[in-house]
Amino acid sequence: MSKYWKPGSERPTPVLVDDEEGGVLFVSTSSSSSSSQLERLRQRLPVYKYRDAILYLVENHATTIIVGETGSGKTTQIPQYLKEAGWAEGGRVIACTQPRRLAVQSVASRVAEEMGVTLGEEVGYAIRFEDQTKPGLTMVKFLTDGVLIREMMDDPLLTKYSVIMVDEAHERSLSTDILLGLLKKIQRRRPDLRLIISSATIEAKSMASFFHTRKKNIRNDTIDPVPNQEPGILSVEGKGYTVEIHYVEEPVSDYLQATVETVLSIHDNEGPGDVLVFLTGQDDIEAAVKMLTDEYNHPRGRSSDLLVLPLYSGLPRSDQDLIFAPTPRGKRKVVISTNIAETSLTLEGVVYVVDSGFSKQKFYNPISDIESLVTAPISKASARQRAGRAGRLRPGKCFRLYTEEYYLKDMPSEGIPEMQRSNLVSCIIQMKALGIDNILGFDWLSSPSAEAMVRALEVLYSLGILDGDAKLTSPLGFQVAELPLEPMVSKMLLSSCEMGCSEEVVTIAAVLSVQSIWVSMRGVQKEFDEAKLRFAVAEGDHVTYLNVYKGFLKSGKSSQWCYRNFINYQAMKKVIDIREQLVRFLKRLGLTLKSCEGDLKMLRKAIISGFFAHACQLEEYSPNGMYKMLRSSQEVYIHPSSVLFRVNPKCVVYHSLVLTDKQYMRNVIAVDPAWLIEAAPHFYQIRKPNPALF
DNA sequence: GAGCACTGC
Repeated sequence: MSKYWKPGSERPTPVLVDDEEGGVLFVSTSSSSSSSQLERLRQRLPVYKYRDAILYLVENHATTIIVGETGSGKTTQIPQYLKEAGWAEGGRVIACTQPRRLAVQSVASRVAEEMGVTLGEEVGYAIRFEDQTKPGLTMVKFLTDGVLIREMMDDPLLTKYSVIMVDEAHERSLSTDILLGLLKKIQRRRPDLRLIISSATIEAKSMASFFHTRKKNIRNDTIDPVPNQEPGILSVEGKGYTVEIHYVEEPVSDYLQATVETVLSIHDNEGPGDVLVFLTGQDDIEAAVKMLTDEYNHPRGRSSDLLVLPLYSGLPRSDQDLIFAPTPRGKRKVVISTNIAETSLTLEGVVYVVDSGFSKQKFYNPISDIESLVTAPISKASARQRAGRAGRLRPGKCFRLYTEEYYLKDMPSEGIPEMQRSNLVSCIIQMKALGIDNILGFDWLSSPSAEAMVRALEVLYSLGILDGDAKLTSPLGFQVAELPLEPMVSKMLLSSCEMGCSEEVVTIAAVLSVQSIWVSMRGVQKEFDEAKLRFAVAEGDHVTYLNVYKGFLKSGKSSQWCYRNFINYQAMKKVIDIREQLVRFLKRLGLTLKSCEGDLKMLRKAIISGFFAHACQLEEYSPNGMYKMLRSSQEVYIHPSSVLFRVNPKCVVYHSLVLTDKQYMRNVIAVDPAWLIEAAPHFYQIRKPNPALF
């Protein structure tokens, strides 16, 4: 029989908890407990309710780690328990982070509803462009991890929060990793602060050992009792329906063909239920959709009652919404998706999952300073997450297009954290702004390579954002840290304020912050190119964007106008939002907006002040438009999407590189080499390595 | 004449 903890009485430790839905929750105060130890405890100890276990752990442990396979939905109740138990009294706030904006909004509104309060009052949320909180009134606040990091710049110890819960920590996003490192640091100065980390079982051990500090040097004169420094672990397993896993017997040579065959076989042999297929990208997805649709048109018409839909982030919003429409009677929905359906979008009616075993992943080479996107095998954690998508409605099946032997022996158990696959300039500048001087010695959850850190420090030094002691320069370094942009874009924007063209450059900065303002349309390439020519100018893409922006404003921000001109309306709305936010930032920094009134030379000089390191020169007599980077002599080409494609000016500066079969420069402007030396003499003439950076 | 996994400030 379940026992309930009564306030005021002492709770035993360790505790074992019964899930009201019939599953069993284990609580262990030791990260090393094995499941057999837990099983023995379970027989000996009283059983407690979930709520009591949470409160027990939060009261007694500095850090609580909640593990379980993801999507248990168990974490949304926690802020309510904490609030009822008095953790939000006296102006204190309970914070809960999520890695995605949409998740913040949906969890916040669900919790507000469950608590019977108006969203934006006792329960609120904060994401970029949207602050739905009332200071003094909001007791439970949901926010993205990135917003919480920004808040630390004004309040490094996050003093207004009593408890900080970090959800989906197993995803190991860049911001989550930075946040966890910073929170561990804050804990030493704030014994009253409680952390709750929610993670998938597979990451439990690394999370627990990261937060396990044996440090006894917390001052004894603190008034607050010092909580147990060993993390308490609560395991919440057993939610969701079982998913039967099927493997192929032999490795498949063509996973597109195998995908199509598997979908058709499911359709022929399995009961009703939608199918979700995981492929790597737009190309594969469109090919698979076509193959299944051709099958549909085939005289034998095996798939005539299949509704095949593609899903990827670049798809226009209206097409994305199709996947949520109810499946017509007698039809079976087949959604062919990228990783977007692994975490960001949830399809409720899915009973069958087909997992190709691959996804596109970002990698970073600190030597060449280039990020690339490559198709690579997924991890076991990812494979489990994909399979789990089949068990939300009722028991489901997952068909893996790889062998069981491969899964067991060769598939890596966890993916490489984003921190170790990224360019670190933004990360480093945020840490510097928070006063963390020793970046190389920082206590990271997973340390990035020394090469990557040194490379980031070098880039920031060359931009004048860090000085010779690797400290933020004033005012430039501090201003760059304030701006929510890539540091090179920030530098460009701040320089433009001095050069009298900030009105234009703030628009360019906003456009460079969104994926692409063009609509990708295959099959209507000619019309698309013609539309683009209406805006194109010889100076390059950045100046072309100014024309698009002007046209969009002149049309009254019309979606019809965008449609006619092959421009992505959603992206343009985002450009407007970002531009407004940047203007507010600039005003707060005391900088003025000024137009250069068509002085495109000045405009390009401002761009160079941020991007001088991305300068390339056309190889003489090169028949195919080959460029070489001035600094590293790497071979690069102008991307066919650029307005300067085939124009091939002698000297160009690019915004970013995309690596496919060639290295392509995206967003390119033509420049005069003399401007480069003028803007960055330290970079192109005197090349002296700075010993303080090493 | 080729291509853009996914987030976030």
